[in-house]
Amino acid sequence: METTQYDFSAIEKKWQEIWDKEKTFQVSVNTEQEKYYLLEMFPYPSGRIHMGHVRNYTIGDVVARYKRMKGFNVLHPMGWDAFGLPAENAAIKHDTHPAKWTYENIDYMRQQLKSMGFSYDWDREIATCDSSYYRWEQLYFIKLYEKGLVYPKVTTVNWCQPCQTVLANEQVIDGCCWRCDSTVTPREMNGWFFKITNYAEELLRDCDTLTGWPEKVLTMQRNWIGKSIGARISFDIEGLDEKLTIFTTRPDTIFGATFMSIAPEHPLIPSLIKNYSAKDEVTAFAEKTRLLKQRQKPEDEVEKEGVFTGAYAVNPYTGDRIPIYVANFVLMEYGTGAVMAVPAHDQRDYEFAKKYDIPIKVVVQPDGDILSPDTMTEAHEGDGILVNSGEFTDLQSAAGKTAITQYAADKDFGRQETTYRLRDWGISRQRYWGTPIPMIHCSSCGVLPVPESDLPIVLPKDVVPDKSGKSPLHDLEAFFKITCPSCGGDARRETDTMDTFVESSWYYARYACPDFVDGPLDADAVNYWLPVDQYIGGVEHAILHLLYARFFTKIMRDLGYLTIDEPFTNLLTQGMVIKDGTKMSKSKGNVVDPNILIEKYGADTVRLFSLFAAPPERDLDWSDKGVEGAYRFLNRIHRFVSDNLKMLQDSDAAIPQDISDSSRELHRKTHQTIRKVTSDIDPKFHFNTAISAVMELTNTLYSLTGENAKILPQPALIREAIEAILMLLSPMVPHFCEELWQRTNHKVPLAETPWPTFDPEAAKEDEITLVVQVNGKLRSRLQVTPGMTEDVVKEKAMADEKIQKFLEGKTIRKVIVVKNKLVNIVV
RNA sequence: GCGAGAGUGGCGGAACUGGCAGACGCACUGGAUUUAGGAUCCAGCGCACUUAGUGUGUGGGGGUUCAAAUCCCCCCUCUCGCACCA
Repeated sequence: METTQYDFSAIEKKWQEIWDKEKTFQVSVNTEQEKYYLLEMFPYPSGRIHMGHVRNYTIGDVVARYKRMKGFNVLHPMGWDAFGLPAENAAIKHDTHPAKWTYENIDYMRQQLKSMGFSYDWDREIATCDSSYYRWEQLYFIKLYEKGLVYPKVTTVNWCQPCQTVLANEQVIDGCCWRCDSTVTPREMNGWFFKITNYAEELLRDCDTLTGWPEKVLTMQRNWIGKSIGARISFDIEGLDEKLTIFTTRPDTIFGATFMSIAPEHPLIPSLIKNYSAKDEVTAFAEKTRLLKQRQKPEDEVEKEGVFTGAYAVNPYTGDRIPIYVANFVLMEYGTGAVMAVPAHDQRDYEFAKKYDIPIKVVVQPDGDILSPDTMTEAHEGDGILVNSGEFTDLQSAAGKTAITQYAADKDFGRQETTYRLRDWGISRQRYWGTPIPMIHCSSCGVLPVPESDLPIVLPKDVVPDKSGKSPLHDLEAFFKITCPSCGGDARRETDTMDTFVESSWYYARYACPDFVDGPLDADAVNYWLPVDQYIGGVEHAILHLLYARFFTKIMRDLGYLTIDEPFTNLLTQGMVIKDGTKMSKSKGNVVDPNILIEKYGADTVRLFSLFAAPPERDLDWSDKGVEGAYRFLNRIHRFVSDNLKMLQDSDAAIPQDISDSSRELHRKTHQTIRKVTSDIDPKFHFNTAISAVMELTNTLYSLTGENAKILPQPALIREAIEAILMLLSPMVPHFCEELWQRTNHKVPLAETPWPTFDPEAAKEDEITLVVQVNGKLRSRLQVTPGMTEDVVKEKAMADEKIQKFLEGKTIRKVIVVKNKLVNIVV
C-alpha cells in the first residue's frame, strides 16, 4: 500500500532543511539585477494558520518562485501583524500576558508556514509589537504632528461603562457591548486623528493610475472617498444674526426649496427655538433621535420624521420664508449638517413634505413631460430645464448649477464647494496591546510631543490587563508620570495606544530594510525594492487597510522617506475558502485544519489542490475528494519517474535527428505545455488551467509509453517531457519537484534553474482538424496540413462524403473559410 | 434603493480577438489486475430520442451574424460592497 505512494514527509522535511540551512531565498539589493517584490498580506498571529492563509500564501509563493526562475531578484518577506485586541482577551482568559501569548503563537505559526515550504526570506521577519518596529511609527507620529497632519479632537465614541473602554463600531451589537451585553453610551472623548482628508483628492485621483488593481476595489475606494461637487450657500434666518449654511449638489433646484432640514445635533438649534412656544418638543425630538441613532442597526430603514423649530430661513434667490425643521435623516457629520429641501426634486424631501403637508414646487421640467405638484407621485431627481427660477429660467440643469452658484459667489452668500465622505482617521485606542502614542499632556504647556531623542516609548511589559478590560497603562504611574520636557513640571504621558491599522500601513516598506537603525527606512533599500510589484490578500481589506496604506505611502513620501506615490502596483484579491457552500467557521463546524492535511497528504498536495480547484480571485470550494485527486496526480508522476528511473537518469541522451512519430508527438506536447503553462501563470495567474495542462502532458506520456503504444518515444524525449513537468510544476509543488529533479541526475536544484522556454517550431501542429459546417451546424471534420489555401480547403470540404449528403439538391449560396479553423457552407 | 461581479454537466471548473461547448479534475458506470479490499491501468460519461444516427443544449426571452457561452436590448436569480452622503 505504501509502496505505490511517495514518501512526502521525508522529502518535504529534507528540502525545507536545505532551504533553511542554505538560505536559498535570502536576498539583498543588487542593482545589476531586476527586482520583483512579491508580498502577501501578513497574518495576525491568532494561534494557527487556516486554509485562507494556506491559499493566499501558496498563490504568492508560486509567483515568487516563478519570478525567481525568470531571473528576477525576488523579495518575498513574511511577518506578523502582532498588536491587537485578541491578544488582550486571550491574556485575560488564560491568565497570561499578551506578549507571551503573541510570541508563542508566532513561533507556532512560523513553524507551520515553514512546513508549507514557502520561499520567504526569513531574515526579514517583522513583528509589529517589537519596539524596533513601532518606534518608527512613533517618529512618524511626531513628525506628522509637527506638520499639522495629526491633531487631537473631541468626538463621540461608544463607551461601555462596565468594561471601562471604548468600543469600535463593529463591537457594538444592537446598541450593546459585545462582551458584557450592557448598553453602550455615547461619550465625548479626546482622541488623535490623522488628517487623511488632506489627501482625499490625491487618493481619489491616483485611483486612475492603479491599472493593476481590480476595478471592484477601486470603485469601493472611490465611493468611500465620496467626492461630490456642489455649492455651499448661506441662508439668513429671520430674527437672528446667524446664518444657516447648507451644502447641496443641486443648486439648480434652489428656487424649489420649500423647507430646510437640519441634523438633530446641529449647534444652531438652541438659538432657533429660543422664542418658540413648542421648544421643549423640539429638544425632546432631537434628543430622542440622537439616542435612537446609537441603537439602530445599520440595515434598519427608519421612517423620515421631523419637527418644526418655529424659525424661518430666507431664500436668498426668492426672498421666500422657508420653515426650518429638525429631521432624523440629516447627518451632522456630512456637509454642514443642514440641507435645503426641494421636495419636487429629492425623494427624501418629497416623502417628508407629503407627511408634513409642506408645499411642493417644481423648478426642473424633464424633457417631453410636464410635472405638476398635484399629479406627481415621486420626486423627479433627473435633469431638465429650469422653470419658475427667476432669471435662471429656461437654462439646462448643468448650466443652471453653474449660473446659480456663480450668483451666490458674486453676492457673497455662497460658493462652489467640494465635499468628501472620507473623514479623518481616528487612531486612539484605550487599550493596552498597541503602540503607545508619543504625546505628553502638561498642565502648563498643554499638549506636546515626546522629544525624538526619548523614542521609543516602550510599552511596559510588566503589567497585565485584568478582567475589568481597562488598559493598565491608565493606572500605571511608572509609565504616565513624567516631567514635562518643556517646563520640567509634572506632566502626564498619553496612555492611549494606536489603532493597529497604523502598523500595517507601512510594514511593506520596512521589509526592505528590517534591521535599519538610523531611521524608519533606508533610502537605498527602499528605492530599490519599492513599490511592491504584486500584492495579494483578501478582498475584505479593500477599503480600510488598502486605503490607509496608500495614505501612509504618500505621508512617508512627503516626509522624505520615499519617492513613490503608490505602494502596490498590482493587487490580487483572492477569494474565500468555502466548504459545503459557506465560509469555513468554527460555529458551522466545517473548518479544515491545514495540519491534518499536511500530515495525511503532505504540503505539496495541499498546495496543488488550493491552486487547482479554482482561479485565485474566485471562492474556492474545498473538497476532500479533490485533494485526493491532487495527491493521485503527484503519485502518478512519481511512479512514472520511479519506473523509468534508469532511462531518465541518462543525462547525456541527445535528441536524435531522426525522430519517430510518437517522439514527435511527445516533443510537440511538451513544448505546447511549456507555452500554455507560461502564459497561464504570467500574467493571468490561472494556475488551475496551468496544472491541467501539465496533467495532459502526463496523460500523453502515459499513453505513449503504455501497453498499447506501438512505438515508444525515444528516451531523450521522455526525459525532456519529465524535465518540463518538473520545472513547470516546481513553483507549485516545490519539494516534490526538487526531489525528482535530483533523482533524475540533475546537479543544480530547480530553485536555481531558469524557467523553460518553448520552441515554436516544435510546438507547431503538423496536422490540424478542420471543422466543416453546413448552415452553421457541425457536419464533418477534415484532417489537413496547416496553411492550405482557401480554394483547396473549399474543394476538400465539398468533396467530403458526409457533407455531400447535406448538400444534395441544395444551392450553395456562400462558403466561409476561417483559416486553419473551419469551413461553413451556407445553402 | 445605488454600485460592482457572476449564472455553463451530478460537482469544481475550461473555452485566445465571435469559429468543434464541456479541457482538466472529482463523482459515477463497465472492464482488466488482485484471494479480497485498497491501489493501479483501460474504456465510457450534458440531455433526449427511433442510439452506426439525429435532435437539442451555456439562467429566461428577443436581436445582430454565415456563425453567439462570448456582442446588443429586456427580464430573472445569486454573491459582494455602499446604504438616508443632501
